[in-house]
Amino acid sequence: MSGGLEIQPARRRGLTDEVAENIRQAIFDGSLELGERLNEVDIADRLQVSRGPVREALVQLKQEGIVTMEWHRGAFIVQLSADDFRELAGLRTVLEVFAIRQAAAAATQADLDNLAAAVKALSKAFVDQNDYVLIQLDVEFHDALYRSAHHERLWNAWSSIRSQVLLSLLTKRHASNEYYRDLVIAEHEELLRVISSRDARACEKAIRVHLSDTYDRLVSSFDSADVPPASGER
Amino acid sequence: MSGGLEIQPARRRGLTDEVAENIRQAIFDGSLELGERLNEVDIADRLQVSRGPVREALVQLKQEGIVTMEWHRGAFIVQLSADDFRELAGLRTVLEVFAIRQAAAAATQADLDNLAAAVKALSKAFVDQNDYVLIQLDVEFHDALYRSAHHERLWNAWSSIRSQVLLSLLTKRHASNEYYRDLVIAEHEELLRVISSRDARACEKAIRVHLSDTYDRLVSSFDSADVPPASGER
DNA sequence: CATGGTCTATTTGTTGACATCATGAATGTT
DNA sequence: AACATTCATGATGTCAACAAATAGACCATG
Repeated sequence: MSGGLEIQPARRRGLTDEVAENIRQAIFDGSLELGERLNEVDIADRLQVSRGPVREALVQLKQEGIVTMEWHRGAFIVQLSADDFRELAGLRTVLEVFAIRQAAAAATQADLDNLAAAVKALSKAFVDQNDYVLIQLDVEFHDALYRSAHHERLWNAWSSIRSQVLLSLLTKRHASNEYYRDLVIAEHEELLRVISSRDARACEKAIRVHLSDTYDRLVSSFDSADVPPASGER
Repeated sequence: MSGGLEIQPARRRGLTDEVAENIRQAIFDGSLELGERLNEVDIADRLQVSRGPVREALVQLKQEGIVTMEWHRGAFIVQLSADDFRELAGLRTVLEVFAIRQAAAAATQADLDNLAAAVKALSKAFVDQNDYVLIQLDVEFHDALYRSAHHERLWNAWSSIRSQVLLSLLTKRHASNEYYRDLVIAEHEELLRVISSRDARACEKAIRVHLSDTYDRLVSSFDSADVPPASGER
């Protein structure tokens, strides 16, 4: 009875996590405006819970960097500036270089399988899914990468910027359009390849290239326009 | 009226921060046993507050990695293992190399003054203070270093391991005795020097040496004994 | 008209009580 | 005696009401 069960510890979650997940999704899919104030009783009523879990959920989201909280003024959804983008790119690069080196050294076969599955999901969705889904799958590949490093505190550090990274990619998705069409699949396949080869040097190089390709376009998108070149924005 | 006021935003703190600070100090100074369970009503009664702020404070401490929380089982003070030490050393090195490079590039004169003040405080305390104070001042120097990087998210990442680093140094202080006597002052002075010189390469080298000197001794202290070589441990 | 002060409405911060769950002692069974 | 089951205990999770504080409207005054 010891073989391959692979269950997670059946973690029971309280309302706090439930509420946090709801708010998070609402931010990502645009139901909540950027910069908007989050009213505690409003959220509590809407989700049919009391304010306690809502408050704790907001604290959690604050730790993830997608809301800010001020004394007696409440919680606000962040609006990421160009400087924020640069900070995210810089810190993420540092973390991910470390992660991929650890992964190259410590990844198990199961880890490699997960990474391969993530790449496959990405290329499968590539043909008929919209950018929103693609970006989520992209980030999920990097989740698998961090997990392959088997480093709890590194994972926590990634968790504390993950939502911001996702939010930044989603809000600037118009700027990564061509990138996704041209390079995403190939680059992730390359990452999987170099990790499998366990060549730390090649890993570092590959991840730097990948992150540069991701972010150079994004930060420069601040120069040209702060909003999509789109038509009518209400 | 625009010149040099330099006030911090007069931040008002609630009971949550107050409680968190209390518990944190109690952990650091040994009033609370490692691994001990933290009873919410107990703490609330002792500090004359209700359980609300206590719960939020525990969540905060959980984010700092010095307590763990389990569903319906409560909060426990962490006990850092040898693997935890290795994780902390590895991640801290990555963050701090990044920090010192940013600091070398972006530190203002005020930053350098703060760093110098931190070194001075350390060497001043060196003659007549105990290890407990010395270690705190050591960490405060590194606070100043991270602040000099002017990188909000890097600071947050450091914050999320800072308490664990402090706790690990305090609990293993017997292993760093000779180190403090011999090297601490000189190495911190060296760090200040290379930052002032703004030589990124020299900075990286200096911080790697410093962290190696700090941690090599600590992780090896696990091999010899899990507890101080002391006499009767209850 | 601009400036400053007061006041009220709304929101957050905090509290104490109730509901739910985990633990372990006591009991019953094999 | 060993093991499974039941149940009491004490803790955490959640809730609804109260206290404190901010922001904006309103008014007075120069």
